[in-house]
Amino acid sequence: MSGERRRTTTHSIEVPSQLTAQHNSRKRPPSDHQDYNNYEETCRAAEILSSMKLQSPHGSLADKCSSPGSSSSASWSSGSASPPLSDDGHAHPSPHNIMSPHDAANARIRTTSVSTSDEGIVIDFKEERKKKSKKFRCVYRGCVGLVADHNTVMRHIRKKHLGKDGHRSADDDWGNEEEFYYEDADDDEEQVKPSLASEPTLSHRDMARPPHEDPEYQKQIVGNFKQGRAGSHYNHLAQSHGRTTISGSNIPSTHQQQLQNNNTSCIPTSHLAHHNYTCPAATATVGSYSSSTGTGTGPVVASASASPLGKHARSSSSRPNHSVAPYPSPTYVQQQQHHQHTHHHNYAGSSGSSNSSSSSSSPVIHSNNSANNMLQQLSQQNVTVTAHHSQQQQLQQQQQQHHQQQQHSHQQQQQHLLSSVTITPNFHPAQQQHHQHQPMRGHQQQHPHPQTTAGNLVAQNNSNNHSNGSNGSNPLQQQQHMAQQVAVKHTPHSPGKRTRGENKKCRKVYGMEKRDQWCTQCRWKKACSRFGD
DNA sequence: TCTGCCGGGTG
DNA sequence: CACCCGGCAGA
Ligand SMILES: [Zn+2]
Repeated sequence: MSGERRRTTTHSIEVPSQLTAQHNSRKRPPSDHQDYNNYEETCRAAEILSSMKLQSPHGSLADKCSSPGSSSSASWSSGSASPPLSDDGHAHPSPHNIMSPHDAANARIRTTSVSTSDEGIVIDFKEERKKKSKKFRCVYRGCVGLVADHNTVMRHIRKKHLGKDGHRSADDDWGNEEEFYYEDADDDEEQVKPSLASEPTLSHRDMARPPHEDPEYQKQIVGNFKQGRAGSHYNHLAQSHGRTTISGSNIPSTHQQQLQNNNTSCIPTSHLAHHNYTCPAATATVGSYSSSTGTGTGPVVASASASPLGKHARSSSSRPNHSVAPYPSPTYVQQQQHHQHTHHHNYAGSSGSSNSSSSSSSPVIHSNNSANNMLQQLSQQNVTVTAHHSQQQQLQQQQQQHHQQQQHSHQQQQQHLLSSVTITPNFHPAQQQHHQHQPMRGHQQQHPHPQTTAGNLVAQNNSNNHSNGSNGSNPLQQQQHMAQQVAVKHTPHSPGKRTRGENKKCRKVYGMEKRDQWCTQCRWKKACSRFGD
């Protein structure tokens, strides 16, 4: 009876690894919804900023956001190629990536991209000029007043457009404010209008972008999304970044550095997903991330990464050392199949038709679900991540966020496209069939988090133990562990046995009928090697 | 009840 | 070893 079973599977180990590799290769396209979100946020920022700085009740930048047709905003949303965020140009020595002529022009003024703060400079510039020139024109909407005196313009603007009477002098803000609305008449007229629109926009873009990378900010934002509000943060950001400018640039530089770092090394994928770094050096990133958070656990990731995961030292060694390789959770494999293959390039359409508010709100809602998920995962990650886990999770997340983004626009096509689904090399036949008749898929998403917790904990324990139990995990546990020497993964309360796996194992995935598709271990009633946890 | 898998058995 | 399976714990 022994030889009778032809082993179709044999190299169950290869499965995960291959899968992994695959993901790596295809996990690339991060730019996607990024720019979409970006657009949204930019608008947000613009709104707020305009209300903050200009403090004028009249629409300015904000207006542009709502009309997809208008120049700057439109180009981002549909362009997708060079959204402010993804181009991250200003983080590098050669910032001029895909700048529009407009940008380039402004770049000139900005001198160094690194120190962002341009506003001040620009304004100063203008100011000087103004004082020299003889005529000033009020460029406020619809107003074409031409005055010969600087003060006059100021007053004019203050009164007529800002609704102020000139007494308010003490406030700097006001002083600056008027400057937005008048221009040197002798000077180039063209500069007049653009200055109103693009200048602030640009600077905001500078400010608006980096926050993405700021972990704290991210957290906040995600959190806020849960509550349905996202904009408020920009206040802080805008403020802290915006005003500093003139000559100081100290404060922002700090931020920027940080941000730039992130920007450079990793490619976060959306405000919801930015946690989800695409960079190869995931560990490093995570580390820094968590360190900034204050949890001391970041480092663990790195150290734990390689060896100590011998947790499977499990007597029978039923589970090979693929510990490092992320197990493909059948769950997410399925999901992937659905979404990833289903759509892909479509998202462009979504942005195209995205009509400011209407579309912007829907994605938010969508994200709520997955955002929740990711949030949880992330928070856990922060605290407990272990190398291989983190990897896995990352993948998952990525996947998730991918559909999340795609979902909203594709739900419709999804169905009929489903038939054309291609699957990952290793699993095709079985999975295709299975995922179709499997009752769970949508609500599956909730699984990962409780399970993950367990998994993480365990993993961490192991790593700690192996590495001398530095952080002072229960001596009790250590002893037990040592005594048993069987590194069976033991949850704090179930020493003997490994906790229930988080993924569905071969058995469940393929079902009894397709038993020959199971991984060997599963067939032998051992710990699954394909969908390990 | 079903799943996942330990522990033990057989060739 | 490779393979199988009884039986238990957890879901
Ligand atoms: Zn298996």
